[in-house]
Amino acid sequence: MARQRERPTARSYRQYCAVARGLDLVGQRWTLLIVRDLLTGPKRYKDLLAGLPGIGTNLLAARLRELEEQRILKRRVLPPPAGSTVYELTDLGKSLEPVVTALGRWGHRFLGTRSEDEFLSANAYVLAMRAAFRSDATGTATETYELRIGDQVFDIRVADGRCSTREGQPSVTDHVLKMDISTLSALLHGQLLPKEALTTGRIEVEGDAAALERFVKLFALPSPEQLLMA
Amino acid sequence: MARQRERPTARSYRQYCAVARGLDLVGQRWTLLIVRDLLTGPKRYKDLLAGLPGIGTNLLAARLRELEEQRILKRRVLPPPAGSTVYELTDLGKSLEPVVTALGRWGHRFLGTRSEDEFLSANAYVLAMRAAFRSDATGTATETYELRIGDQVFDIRVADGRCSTREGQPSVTDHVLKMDISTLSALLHGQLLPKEALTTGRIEVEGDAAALERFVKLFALPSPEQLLMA
DNA sequence: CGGTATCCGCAAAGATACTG
DNA sequence: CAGTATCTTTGCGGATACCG
Repeated sequence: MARQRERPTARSYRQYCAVARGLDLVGQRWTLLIVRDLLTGPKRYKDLLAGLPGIGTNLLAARLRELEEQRILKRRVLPPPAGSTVYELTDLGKSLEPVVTALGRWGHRFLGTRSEDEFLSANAYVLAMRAAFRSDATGTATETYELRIGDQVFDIRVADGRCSTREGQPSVTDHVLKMDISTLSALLHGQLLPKEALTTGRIEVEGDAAALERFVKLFALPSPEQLLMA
Repeated sequence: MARQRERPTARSYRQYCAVARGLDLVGQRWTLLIVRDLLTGPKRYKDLLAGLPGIGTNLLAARLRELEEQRILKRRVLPPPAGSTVYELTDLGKSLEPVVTALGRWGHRFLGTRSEDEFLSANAYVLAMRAAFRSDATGTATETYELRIGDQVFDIRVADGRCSTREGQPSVTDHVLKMDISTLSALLHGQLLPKEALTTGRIEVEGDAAALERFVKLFALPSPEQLLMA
């Protein structure tokens, strides 16, 4: 069947204002969360769907189509033998990172303690790590980690006071850390000590075990408790 | 009549993620534009309504109530003889400025040329000026302006490489600039030269006429034309 | 002036079934 | 796996009426 029903008028604020224009483009429900997940690297449709519980497949498809029309992301078919199609941010899309991190820094104080039914996203944590990374506190540390969370594999590199992360295409790293997402969460928020995690087997480390301590220091997030009183 | 119909459950993303939490609080339609307008100072209900064409009075009232519950703003009744009630951001609300400006910096590139039916907001421009202000380019300039746009009066001060703006409570300033909002827009985007504006009477200056030139240099915004090719 | 209440039409979001 | 199609529900837009 032919494609029908193009943009019925896409609700706009109709203001000649940069903020309003920004909201016209990325202010709809789910849009910035899709961008958040793509900021950690290209994703397949089903992975986006899995990382955004509640979105509904039709809405995800609609958002992806809009974002592609706006040149914020592009669809790409991977070369054989993979052959799968992935969505990846363009440079324009990547330039949304300051918006997403500003919102994250503001929203962080409302995290509180996690309620049972709240979803944990590995992508969100990797992005938070990138945002939390402070070169001044780390000096000239150089570390490379492969972080495995479920079936996601992130390559994380710290060098010259800078930090890069990306999913997939794993290459050689000094250390490999494998844990589940709730362990990563507890670890970064200071609710679980590295030693504890190691002895209880919640984390598997290949390579230097002390590297886990450094990992936590590099990417520590403010704990919810600290924020409640602030 | 008694107050009824409290929060039917305010749609949440149900993710333990700072970005998602931020969107839960300020991600609804109109919310960030209300914050934008309040970032330039406390406002009365009718001024908010006038600055957000299309919002509809019931929705504005609902948003203000939500934002007050979240401690992002507070209602305040001005002391007599004014007696009017105003809405003003709390410190928490003011801390949203980086979010709004990050979005503005990103959205600015899509401004293009203004279409006839697009609204111009004085609050948005004053906020844009604050965001565009770069201390490095201005050195140790010290200037104070009273900017009059329609019935809004802004007090704008530059000193020590810092810039402050606020609406109302006007005090003594070196210069008074009076113009309409479309003139301010054209001026800041470099589409209208200060000289031109003065000779055609689109701007009234009290005080030093050359101050207008400095004003434009201090707060110049990238023009839409520059951005189209970037 | 500073709102609240209500009603209506429509667009966006949610849920689920289904197909190439 | 990568989406469409379809149906239901909720939220928004716009108008207007009303009240302290």
